[in-house]
Amino acid sequence: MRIYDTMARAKVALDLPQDRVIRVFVCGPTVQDNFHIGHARTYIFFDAFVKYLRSSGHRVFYLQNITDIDDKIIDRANSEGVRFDVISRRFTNEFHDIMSLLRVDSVNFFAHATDHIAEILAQISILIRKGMAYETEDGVYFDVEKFPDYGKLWGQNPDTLLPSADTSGSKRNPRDFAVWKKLKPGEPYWDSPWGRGRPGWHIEDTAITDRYFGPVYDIHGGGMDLIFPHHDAEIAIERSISGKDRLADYWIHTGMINVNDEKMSKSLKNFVTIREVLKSYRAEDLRFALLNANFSSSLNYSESLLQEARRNVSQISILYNKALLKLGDRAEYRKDYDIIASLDSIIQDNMDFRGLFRDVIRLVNTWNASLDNLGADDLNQIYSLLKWVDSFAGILRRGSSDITVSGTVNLLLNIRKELRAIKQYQLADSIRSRLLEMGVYIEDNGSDTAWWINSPDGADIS
RNA sequence: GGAUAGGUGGCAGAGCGGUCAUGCGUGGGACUGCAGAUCCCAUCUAAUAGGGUUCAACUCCCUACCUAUCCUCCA
Repeated sequence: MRIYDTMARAKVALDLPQDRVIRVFVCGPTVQDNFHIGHARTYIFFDAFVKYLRSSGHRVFYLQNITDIDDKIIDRANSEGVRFDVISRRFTNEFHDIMSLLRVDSVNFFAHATDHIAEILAQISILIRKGMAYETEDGVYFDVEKFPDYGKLWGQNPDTLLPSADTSGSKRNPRDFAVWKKLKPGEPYWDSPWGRGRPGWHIEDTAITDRYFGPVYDIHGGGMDLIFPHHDAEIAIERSISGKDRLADYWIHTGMINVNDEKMSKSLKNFVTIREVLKSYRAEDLRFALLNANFSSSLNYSESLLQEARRNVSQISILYNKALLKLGDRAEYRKDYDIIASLDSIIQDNMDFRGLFRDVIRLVNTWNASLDNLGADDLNQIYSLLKWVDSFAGILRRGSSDITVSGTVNLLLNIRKELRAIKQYQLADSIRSRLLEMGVYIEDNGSDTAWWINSPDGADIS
């Protein structure tokens, strides 16, 4: 498998051992506000990525941090007149709710910064002892000059940088970054050898990854906007402590979501929240839309992007359900079809979900054209392929395998079939519309009727 | 200013030195009690600009221009 690695600035072979657990860390959110499509893009991508690795036989431990102490959280708490943890808890819960709606469920463990203060303090002590960090009247700062590789991930020549805009605090160098911020009145704090205060951002992640993964792990991911300074700062901290030549073997970064060619962000007020989208579209639509692009390219968000995704998701899901209904109890999930191997090779090249989807749609069209002539083996191939894609991409609408529901629906459909046979259409249509109201979507094909839970269009939040 | 990624038809977006993918959209048709779904046909004759290499360039090279991201917090 090959993937674009930020450190190498090229596609590289992703050589992951099969004989041990792969350690993947992806930067989680700062829980300070509602979550938008940009967050969705990154977390959906890594969800699909990790699920794909697992489906191809790797054991993966997927770790994500939650930044639950930070200036913006404190600001918001102050403006609402509540403790900081009221805010962080509220948005942590919201984050988990949203991820669950998006079918992002591959993370093994969420590590909260405030649960790792001891590890953070230990790291700061080492940095000071090694002369890599210094204490001032308002904090402890990492001395960027002492770490020659600072900025290497980002690939910048330090001489060409724009002057740093961050002149806050009493730093020696504007690019030095805080690992400990000393208490200002009214702020939450923890005790430390350098007085009361709270951790800086970058060291939260190194304290967490060091604890669970050690000084070097396999894959570090996150949004493009975190490359500098955040990830370079993590590298500087951890390598200063460990003495190793690297922090992670592979660096994978997702591109930004744009709106009218500008980055979606809080400050530009051009963001669309995930919750808002899920009022008109399903999670599967959003997953398809966001995965349907090179993961490292920026992606322009628009309504038509979602509409197109919904249309494709609908086509794929409908065929899947038809195949499943035709197969009945002959359905058998097998991964040894050639077609799966051939589509697998597309993903193997830089996690090309877009290429995968393109070919899936092509196949769906071909199969649709000959659906009535397909035998059980063909149908099983369709069923298996789409189920396999869904196992990591998460793009199929849910049907129903509930036997009790099945029995009831089939009973109603049989009655309806007889009504249609004697042209009692009014009653037949009434059954159809009542079923639809209950979330059972039905579709007549000649004398047969296909049905499934969830209509092709619709939303996950009402 | 620097680094990175790009500039392809109405939109999204591949590949390839020489037969202009594919999807969405749009138009027409078939099927259907209706709805939905599906199929068939058609549609667009595209490449930021200017040079160069070549028998031949959207595809290679050069130049210019343009866009996005980062260089403060940010997924």
